[in-house]
Amino acid sequence: MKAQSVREQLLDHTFALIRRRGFNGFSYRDLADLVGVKTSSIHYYFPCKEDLALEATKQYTAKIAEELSHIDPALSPVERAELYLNGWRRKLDPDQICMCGMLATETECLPEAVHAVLKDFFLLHERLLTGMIEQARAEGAPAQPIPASELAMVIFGALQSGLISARLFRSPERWEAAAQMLLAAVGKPAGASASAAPLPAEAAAG
Amino acid sequence: MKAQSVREQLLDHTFALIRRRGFNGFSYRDLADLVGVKTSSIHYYFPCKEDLALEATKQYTAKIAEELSHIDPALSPVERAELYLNGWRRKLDPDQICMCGMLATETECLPEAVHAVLKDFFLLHERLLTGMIEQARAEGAPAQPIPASELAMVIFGALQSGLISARLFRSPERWEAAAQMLLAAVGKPAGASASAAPLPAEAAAG
DNA sequence: GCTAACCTATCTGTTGGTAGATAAAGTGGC
DNA sequence: GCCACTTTATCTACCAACAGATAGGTTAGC
Repeated sequence: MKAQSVREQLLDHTFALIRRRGFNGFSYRDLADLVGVKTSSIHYYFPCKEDLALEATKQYTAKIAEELSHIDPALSPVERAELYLNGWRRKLDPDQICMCGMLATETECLPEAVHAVLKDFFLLHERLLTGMIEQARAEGAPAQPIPASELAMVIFGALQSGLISARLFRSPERWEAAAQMLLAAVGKPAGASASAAPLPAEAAAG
Repeated sequence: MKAQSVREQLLDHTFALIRRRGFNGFSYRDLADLVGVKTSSIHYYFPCKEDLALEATKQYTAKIAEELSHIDPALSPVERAELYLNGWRRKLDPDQICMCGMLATETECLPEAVHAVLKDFFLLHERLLTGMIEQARAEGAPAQPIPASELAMVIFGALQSGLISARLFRSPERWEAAAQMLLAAVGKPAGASASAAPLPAEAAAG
């Protein structure tokens, strides 16, 4: 249990605060109280609030990118989709949503530099999903009516929106529907348990 | 061109402010300046900011519900889907998203009364979409791998998220992907123009 | 003794909200 | 029809709390 530096604590609590209340929904005072320092100490690390937003977005995106990089491309699309969804499931918190999903709605209050990282975050997920879907189709998964890259956008959007509505409705129903959609798109046979039970490769149906 | 009452102007500008910057992103002062009154006049109509949020959410939802009620249930699913999407298309603004989509991300800062209206808004859309998809399937549209009500949730979530990312990316790409998904789900033949060209009924494919 | 990592103290502007004045418009009694 | 009263819709003038930000001091480790 390594002691976290103040800077790390500030960023971690910023993640949580943005995920809960958004960038406009917390103050340096809130953050200072959580970490147990004075607001001036936050200014020492992040001179202005936009600097904090940018650094938080960068680190959050890097953290997720690192997690996603552990999904072995040699696995079958179904296995990769299940690993991918398990990563999300950990974020299915009754009072938090995805930080980048939240910041994306606050675009108009954030500087261009943050926009750029947010776009990277979106593209990172969409590329991964597109790859899974394309491979599944090549291996004989049932055809979907729209191109793989568009389906990837739809599914990623539905997963993001699913987190938001899971909190509103206090039920993961909508997120789970999006997860099912992804599993179907990579050819997972219907009815199988949604949890991460690894399947033998080549599960595509005709 | 009937003169709008101050109260109506306050609500209209509140719509725009929330859609742009969110509930936490504007002040009574911003709103007062837009309408050309003093902040105390806003307090006369809406004693506290939560009252304003609640009334705005109610009116916004009622307005959309009224628009949706004009979609004739006697029309084919494809025609209804196209009318539905045209309503959304009018909201595809480069700096505004759906007000309820925005407020849903700010759940944690809003009172229960607002949550209830937001849920109604979601359910309103989902019910309409479920109806279209179910009817299309009954009429022979190609089967989708998940139940109609879940597909409706996915599509609605993707449309909402599509507005958010359309603003971030300055491109409607992601929203259009969700729209295509809906048209495919109601059996519209691929390749046809997406704009509101009315089609003869019974366009379902086998 | 220099520097990193805090602190205290303070600043200016903004926030949502309140109190009370005012002017105009309606309402009712006679 | 006129006067007294009430309601509506606005204003001016405040307030305490909070916002992000700054200046400059203290302390501890290298």
